[in-house]
Amino acid sequence: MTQSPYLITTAIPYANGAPHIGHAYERISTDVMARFQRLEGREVLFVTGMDEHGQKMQQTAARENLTPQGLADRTAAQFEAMGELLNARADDIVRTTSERHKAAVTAIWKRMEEKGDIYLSKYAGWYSVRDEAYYNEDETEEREGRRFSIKTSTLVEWVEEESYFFRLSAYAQPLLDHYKQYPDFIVPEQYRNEIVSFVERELRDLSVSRTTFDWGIPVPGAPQHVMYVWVDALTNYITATGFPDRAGPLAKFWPAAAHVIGKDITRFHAIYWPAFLMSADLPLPRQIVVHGFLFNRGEKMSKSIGNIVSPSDLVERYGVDPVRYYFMREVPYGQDGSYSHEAIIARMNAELSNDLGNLAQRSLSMVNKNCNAVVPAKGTLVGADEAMLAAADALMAECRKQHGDYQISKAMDAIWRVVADTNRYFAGQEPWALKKSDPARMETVLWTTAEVLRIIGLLIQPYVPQSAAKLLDLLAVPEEKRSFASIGDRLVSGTSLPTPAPVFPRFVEEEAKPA
RNA sequence: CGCGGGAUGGAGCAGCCCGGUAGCUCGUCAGGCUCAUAACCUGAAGGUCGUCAGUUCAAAUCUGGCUCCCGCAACCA
Repeated sequence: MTQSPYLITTAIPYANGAPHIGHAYERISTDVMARFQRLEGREVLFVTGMDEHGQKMQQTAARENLTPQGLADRTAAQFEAMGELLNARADDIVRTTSERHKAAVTAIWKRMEEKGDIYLSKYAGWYSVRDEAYYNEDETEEREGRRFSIKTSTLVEWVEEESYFFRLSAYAQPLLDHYKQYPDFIVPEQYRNEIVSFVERELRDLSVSRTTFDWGIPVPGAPQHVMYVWVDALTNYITATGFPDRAGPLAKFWPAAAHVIGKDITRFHAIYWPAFLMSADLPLPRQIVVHGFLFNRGEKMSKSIGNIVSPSDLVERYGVDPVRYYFMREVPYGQDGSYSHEAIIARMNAELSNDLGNLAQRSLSMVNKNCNAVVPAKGTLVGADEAMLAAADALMAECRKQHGDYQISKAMDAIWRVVADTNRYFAGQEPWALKKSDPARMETVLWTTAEVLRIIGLLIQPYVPQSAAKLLDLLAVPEEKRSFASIGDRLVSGTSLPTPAPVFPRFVEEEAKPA
């Protein structure tokens, strides 16, 4: 297996607003992928960032009596807190107002300019002051001699603004060639198909500067222009590697292994960003990994429905690991999913507490009571034991395969199938009956069960890091034996074990608790 | 004809690409076990796979039409 450096990123949230469930979902997903690769022994750089420029920042800040930078600082602190709360801390947070980032963006711009891909022209279109957006001719209509946006019914006016353009049209073919050469450049496939058909249709040159506001990175040599947000924001990914210094200690992380993004910004990542990089003669990221959205009971979150739930609300109520578990397990990666109180409880109680937690408890408490609190004697394995171990041993390969495709929920599926198998195995072997009839055999069954728990404990580390650590503690697995490289090491009989304690507490409804 | 996703037992989903006894989780009902976090195991009930037509010996699975739901449509993960 190749052990090349692995850079993985989340999209950079806009500093205009506080973190919501979607940000949490993306952060957790990315963290899980990063942890998996770390456990594989890979050198990982996990990067997130903060998009702090733009007109909206100026407006929001003004409304709240803050400077744009003050607003950015406040939001950045909220996101940092979210990372801690979710146990999904990034190695680096690239803020677009930082000096190192300005240097990187300026360098990228100059490279594109030298390539001849930047030219000055006029950006013209129907502009709605209310919506702060331009509309195409066919998105507007005449009503009583005046022109309106069809979508929002706001008045539009013809505006011409001087702007620098990026020659995106020149990259349609190179992009299509790239998609063809690397079929998994955009995953899952459905998003790839969307992008390919979009690029095949038409790629127009892109307006990449604005003169209507100044909260941004100035265009080199034309300080009355600030750069278009995506030139600025997307570049943060390479800023993290020390660019434009391409010989620094982190330079080896470029190109990134994966940009994890929400489906709404696929276009920017799968079209603009690669085109910018091609223009700048820089290598392209290996994969754009697209995830769906999480809805509250199937409804999009909105202030009017009043179903806003913050990440911290969830963590406070259920705990970090159950939230991480639920998000990763419930939704097949790439698809939309939904969450609800009932669904979270159902999964955390049934799968974490009952299936896995209770399996550990029932087996380890027998070990504690009947085996002098040490790892039981392995004894002679029979067919059922071998089959049980084989099922557990097969998980590593399965998880590698699924993680390779970013199918996290499928990896978890496989693990929890083995958890169910183990409960069946345990019930079938009836070690509590063997206690009297055949104590040696009982020890073998308990050893096998404990060994399977060790394998599972190692494999669930990316999803529920704290709980996995607890489980591995109960099995006295030393710190240095917790990477995937140690997955084949068996539990050593005779090792003393701590008194078992529940790893995954059940969620009990407040109302159901005795008064 | 803007683009895309979806419609499968009470709920949520898989299967559809490569047609051939409809599968999983939760829930419900009945048993078992007593090691365990009232947890675990076994079994049962429950679906003419949105609709119409076509291809075929055979369609949830292929083709075409229709209905309904949901996203996106160039700065909301």
